[in-house]
Amino acid sequence: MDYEELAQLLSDASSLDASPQEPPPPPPPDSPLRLYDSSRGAIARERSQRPFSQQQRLLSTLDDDSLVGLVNTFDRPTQRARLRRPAAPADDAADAEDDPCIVTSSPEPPSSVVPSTPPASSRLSESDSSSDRSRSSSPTAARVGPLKFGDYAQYFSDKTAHQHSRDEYMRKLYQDALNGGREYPPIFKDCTIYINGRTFPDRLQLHQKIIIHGGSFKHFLSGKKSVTHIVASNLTAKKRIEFQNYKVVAPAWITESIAASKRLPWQDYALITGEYGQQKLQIARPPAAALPAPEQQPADGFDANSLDCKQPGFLQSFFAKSRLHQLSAWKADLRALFCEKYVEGAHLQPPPKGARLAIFHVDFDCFFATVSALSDARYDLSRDPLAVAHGNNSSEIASCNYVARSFGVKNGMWVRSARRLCPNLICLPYNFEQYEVNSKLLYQILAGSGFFQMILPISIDEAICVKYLDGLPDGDASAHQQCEAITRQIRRDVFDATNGCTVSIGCSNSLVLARLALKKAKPNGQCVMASLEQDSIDAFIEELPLRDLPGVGATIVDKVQQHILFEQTAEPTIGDLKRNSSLQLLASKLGTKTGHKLHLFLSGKDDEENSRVLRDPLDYFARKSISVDINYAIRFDTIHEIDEFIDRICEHLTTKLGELDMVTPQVTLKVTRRCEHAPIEPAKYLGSGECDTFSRSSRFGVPTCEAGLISTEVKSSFRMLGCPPKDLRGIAVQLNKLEKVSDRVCQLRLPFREQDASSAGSRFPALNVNAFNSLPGALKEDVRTELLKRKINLPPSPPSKRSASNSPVKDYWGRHGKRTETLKQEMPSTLDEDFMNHLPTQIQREIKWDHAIVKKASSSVRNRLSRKGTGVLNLSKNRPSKPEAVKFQSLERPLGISRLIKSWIDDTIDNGPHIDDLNLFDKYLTKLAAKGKTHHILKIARTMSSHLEYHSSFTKSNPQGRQEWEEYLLIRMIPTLTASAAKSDSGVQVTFDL
DNA sequence: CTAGCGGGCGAG
DNA sequence: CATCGCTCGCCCGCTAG
Ligand SMILES: Nc1ccn([C@H]2C[C@H](O)[C@@H](COP(=O)(O)OP(=O)(O)OP(=O)(O)O)O2)c(=O)n1
Repeated sequence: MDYEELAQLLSDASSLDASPQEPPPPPPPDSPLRLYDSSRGAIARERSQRPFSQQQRLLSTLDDDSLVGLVNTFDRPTQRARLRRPAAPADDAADAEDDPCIVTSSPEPPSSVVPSTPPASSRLSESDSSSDRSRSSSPTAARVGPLKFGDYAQYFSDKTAHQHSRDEYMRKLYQDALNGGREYPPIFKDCTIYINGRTFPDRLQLHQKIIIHGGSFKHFLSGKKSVTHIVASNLTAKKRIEFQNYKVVAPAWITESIAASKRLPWQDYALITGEYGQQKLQIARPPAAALPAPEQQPADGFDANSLDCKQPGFLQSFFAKSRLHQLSAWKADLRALFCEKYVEGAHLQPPPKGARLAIFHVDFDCFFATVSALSDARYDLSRDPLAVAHGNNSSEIASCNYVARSFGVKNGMWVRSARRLCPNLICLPYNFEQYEVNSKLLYQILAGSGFFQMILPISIDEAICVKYLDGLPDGDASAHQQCEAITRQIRRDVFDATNGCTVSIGCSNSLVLARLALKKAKPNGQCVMASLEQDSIDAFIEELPLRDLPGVGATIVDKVQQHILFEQTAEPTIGDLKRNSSLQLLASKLGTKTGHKLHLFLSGKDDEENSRVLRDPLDYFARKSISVDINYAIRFDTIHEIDEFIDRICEHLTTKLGELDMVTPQVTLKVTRRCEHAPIEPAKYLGSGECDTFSRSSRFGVPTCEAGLISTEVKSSFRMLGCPPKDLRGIAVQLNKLEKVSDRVCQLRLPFREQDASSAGSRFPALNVNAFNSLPGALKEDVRTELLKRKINLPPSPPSKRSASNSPVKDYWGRHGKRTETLKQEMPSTLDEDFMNHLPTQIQREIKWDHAIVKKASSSVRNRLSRKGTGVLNLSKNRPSKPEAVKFQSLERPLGISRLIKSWIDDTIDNGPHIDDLNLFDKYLTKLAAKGKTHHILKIARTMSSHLEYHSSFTKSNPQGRQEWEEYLLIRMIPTLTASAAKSDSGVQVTFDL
């Protein structure tokens, strides 16, 4: 570019594009906004505030980059000084002497005023193949002397060269990150495009689209020949005249050409209808209308967009819009990808033991909010308070920008509450696709940089990069400088590649410290903590909130406040806890492991568990379970609908399981049920409101991946948990302890042979034929069917005609009624352990119940009851009461109560329980029943039954007390249980019709 | 004493 | 119209055996 062109450019300058706006009041000095705001907003504000001058007119013809670049030429001498020592800017170097932590935030170099493409960037990639890029950057800057403002020619020439190499880098990056390394179709080959004014998609995004599709891009109108197309959304009258001899098109020309994979005729998108005589299209929309078109829903059979959980498409449509689901799914994908690559690249070794590491914790700033904001031209990330959410009231905020945070808005808040803090909060829609694109770019940049030996995925917007520092002595200053420089380059590349998303990076020697450094660096900053002295580490973390430590959430902070710090301060710091605790104290108040972990974290050290990711990443990232949780929009009326829903969930899970080539030996059902006192419809539309949860797991004799098997087990568990269908608010199915099919030895499916029983190599104990044969007839048939399903060979069986029930117990009682005499004979006195272990938990439990109940039923109780005719308990009032029994009122679950009950029975086995205690206990049971905790009552009943059983096993005679206990169990306990089960209206399968 | 269960917690 | 409150892994206390 020559002076003449520039002169023309300057004289051609016309009006401003940006409309003047009132700047917001300056944020408080300590607000994070202060740093952040100055990154992008400052320039724009300056520009719009002052009255127009001739100079401004000139400047208005420049795009943002060029403008800022020009402004930055003032800064050239300083920049040069920095470039000579790229990793340690002068002021920082001084700090480094006593402050181990150097925080560089946005207004500071190296990002310069605007992180985007400053004229002199300092690239230092060792692995950079396009050496052109590095040559054109820092050496150029060093060569050029201090520029006077207005020394345009040199500036633009540097910039053009730099831009060109930058374009090459981006083209490659996009190919690798988003197109599997293949080239994009060169749709815009031989096009040189200039973008005028505000557009949607914005200038940066269009730039990207153009260059990756083979076009070139001009940041300024330089001479009439070189630019082939001008892209604009709308034109002022003046521009219209000025551009009349150009091909001026709407942005849709770019996007639709790309969509069509070919360059569409520009005339169809022409903004100026002049000599070409084309009909003018109404493409140019005012920015306010420039929203992405809402996606169309296919209308095939059912409403795919429906929030009706009874619809077959519900699961998919819910997942498609659930941020938390996407987050989890992305994470799983990243982990799987990591494992895949890690196995492929066998050369990748975990760091040698004791190697010094630099850990870089990289995280996009307010990821969703930033991405969503950048795809909407109306909003300014650095000035408007923004959040991403679906709705306007009880909708959760997935992410809010730092402007909103300065008002106290937080991720996860409801929009309504956030608006109380920040009335002008603007809600943006989700843009999951773009989140994914930007994430890929980030990971590609990290991987392609060649700086790191390992890149550990944390989430869609976050990664931990590990660099081995071999050969460098401890505390070596150059290591620190190197880390600073790496950090800087990554941040710049990501910003450029994503058209404006900032990442922050924390860097240190441990995972914990890197995380804390990251926290300190945010937003849009970096923090390298290279010092190894404990004193300086302590000084660094001293003042940080305890809450910032990984694994320390609200509950742990509460516990600490309550038991250790006694609420001395509202927001305890790491230093507070460190000063006031010991390893022992922490372990006793928080549990052994947690206490130990926290103790190490307080000194900035990793513990065994969190550093596992470094030592054995493959194991760390390996999938151990898979689950589906739905706690939204669950509104069912009948158990049948729930069964169908469970079927769909299991179908979904087994599909995944199949893709993973895995099988599961265990399934857990978690039921989320509306609290008794909670309103039927909660504040949040289709939300779950306040709920209790119940869970139950069952095992398969042989690991499986069959939806039918799993589904049956889950449906059965659901009935056991006894939740009335209308009160169901959430349901989760987890498949645990997954095993890779290829890892499993075929022996598990080998036909049963007698000699296998003694074979030491068999992981699977053989079926005990005697035990099997001693089962009562009906049970035996159920068990046989079960074993057959698993292709486990059986001893020969008599022909059976069993009914199609899936509850062996029910069948059993249904068929045998009260014929206790025969039952007693058929039931073995003890259950064979090996045999039991072969059975699914469901059946195991029912057998055990049977066992207990049958024995009970055949004991003296039944006889006495029938003899007496009524079940009136003969309880005296003057027996010693057991004071602990009072605790029934406060005990929430029967786990802790089991012990109590046992000791209660122990103490009263001779004389019987006190009537007051029993009444109290009754109340407790009634309460449990009211809360729908049928299974807890069941458990208590079971505990009582088996404990009485235990007593009777070594007492030949029937003491008075035990008889009373047994009567209580049969006369009051079991009716309570059946009543509770009936009330829950869910077909609990436990039948007590003795 | 250990294994396994149900439940809690934290993370993004 | 609202609204899309998931999913994983570890740890804890308790109990059965
Ligand atoms: N309760 C939450 C937490 C996070 N996210 C999503 C939105 C976030 O953008 C993304 C990343 O989470 P971060 O914890 O990293 O939070 P941000 O990126 O929003 O902010 P920060 O700058 O603090 O990292 O995950 C979410 O949907 N709901």
